[in-house]
Amino acid sequence: MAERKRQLVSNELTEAALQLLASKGYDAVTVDEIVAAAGVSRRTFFRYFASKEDVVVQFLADLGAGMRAELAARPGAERPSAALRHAVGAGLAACADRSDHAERALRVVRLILRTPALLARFMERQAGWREELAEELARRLGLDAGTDLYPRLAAGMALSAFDTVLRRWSESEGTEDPTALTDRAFTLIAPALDADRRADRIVDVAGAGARPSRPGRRG
Amino acid sequence: MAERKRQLVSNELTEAALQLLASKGYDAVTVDEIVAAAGVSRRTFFRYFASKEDVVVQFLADLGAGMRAELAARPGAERPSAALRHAVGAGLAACADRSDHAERALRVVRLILRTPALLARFMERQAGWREELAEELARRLGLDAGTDLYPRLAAGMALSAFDTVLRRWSESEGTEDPTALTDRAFTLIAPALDADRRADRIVDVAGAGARPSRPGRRG
DNA sequence: GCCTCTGGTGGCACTCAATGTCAATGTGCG
DNA sequence: CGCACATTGACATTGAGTGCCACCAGAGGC
Repeated sequence: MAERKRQLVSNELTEAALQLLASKGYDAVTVDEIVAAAGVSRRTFFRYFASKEDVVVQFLADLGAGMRAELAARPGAERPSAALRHAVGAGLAACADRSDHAERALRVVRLILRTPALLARFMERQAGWREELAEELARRLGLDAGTDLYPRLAAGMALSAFDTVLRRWSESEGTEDPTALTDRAFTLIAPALDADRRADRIVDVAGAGARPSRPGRRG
Repeated sequence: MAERKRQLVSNELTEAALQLLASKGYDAVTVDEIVAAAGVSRRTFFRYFASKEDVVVQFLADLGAGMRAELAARPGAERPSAALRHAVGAGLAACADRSDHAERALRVVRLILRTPALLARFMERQAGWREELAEELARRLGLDAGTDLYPRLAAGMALSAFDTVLRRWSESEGTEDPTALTDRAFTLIAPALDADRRADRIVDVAGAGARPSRPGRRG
């Protein structure tokens, strides 16, 4: 029940912060205003959030864990591009569905992308996600993340897709469909994700005459 | 000659800051210590650098501009993977050669990668580079960056390679050769950078004549 | 019912980053 | 020499973030 209390205060704080920040802009709002609106003390705010930036970015916090979990849940035989596409799709869906309406999430994303300090923290978090995804990918494929460049690169490509889709979705005011955008993005990067790292990749691509006889990828 | 003075002070400040930060850690050093070591006032510091983070990150500032310039200088007929590889290679070379010895740059990179606040700013800057590279790529290929996903994705992939190489270089204590790592990384992502979008690019990769064998898929 | 232990909270004081303002200083030029 | 211009240093101020301590619940033992 203390647990419920904590969750309640956290929600109250997040609510007040997002409302104020989205309407007045990041720099124009002080922590004092937020805590006044939420009805708690300044000191309590920093017990729930490590920084003023944190209260916004944590709104998208478990996206990384969600993507990794989704990736881990995909069947091992699935091609990397398909597994990563589902993982990224799950992350974006979790983002878009956040808190009742997607319109709310859209405002938060726009706020992040337009505020340098928030963008910095967001990108830092993405870097963390990349390491997680790379680790999971290495595990899936039986690779050594410390030797092979593929896991980090593949995770980086997947997150580039994530970021690109998120930006496009934000710029389009939520008009464009994230799922469709994700599919398009992964269609573009799939050739690199699925190409066999050990051998004749050039031949693979070059051999894409009519029907590419894609050699057995990593299983 | 006021110009010379400015450059002198800037160098003095950067020198003192890098020395202190690298040895004591980011949080353990205050701006007052830096300015005391540099022999200028606290206020002057913030006339040269927008923030305490800036003095470190700006050390790698023109990497982005350099990469874009290198990309713009590559022959237009060159495959995207090759052009981007040279651009990223130029950026990494500029980074490694920074200030006399590469050992100096290595310490700065390690400091950035190990300090969350610096990493955040560095990633933010990379996001800016991505937009620049995407813009230049779109111009090169005659694409609309607002419509086609390729420019941003390709730029993202290239910067993933950049980041991966930088991390590996840092982790290996400068042992591994950045150029070799870059080549390996771009071999992995090239299939996506050079693949389809325009039918004849595949043929280009194959190195054969101009026979668009695959129907151009429009994104 | 009383005591105690515990977890969350509020208030206070403090450090430090970052910005605005203004006087002082130095440099170039007529 | 005196005037214009840029740079600097010395406050003063705001606001983020942290440590510390007193306060106030509820849970459980006596």
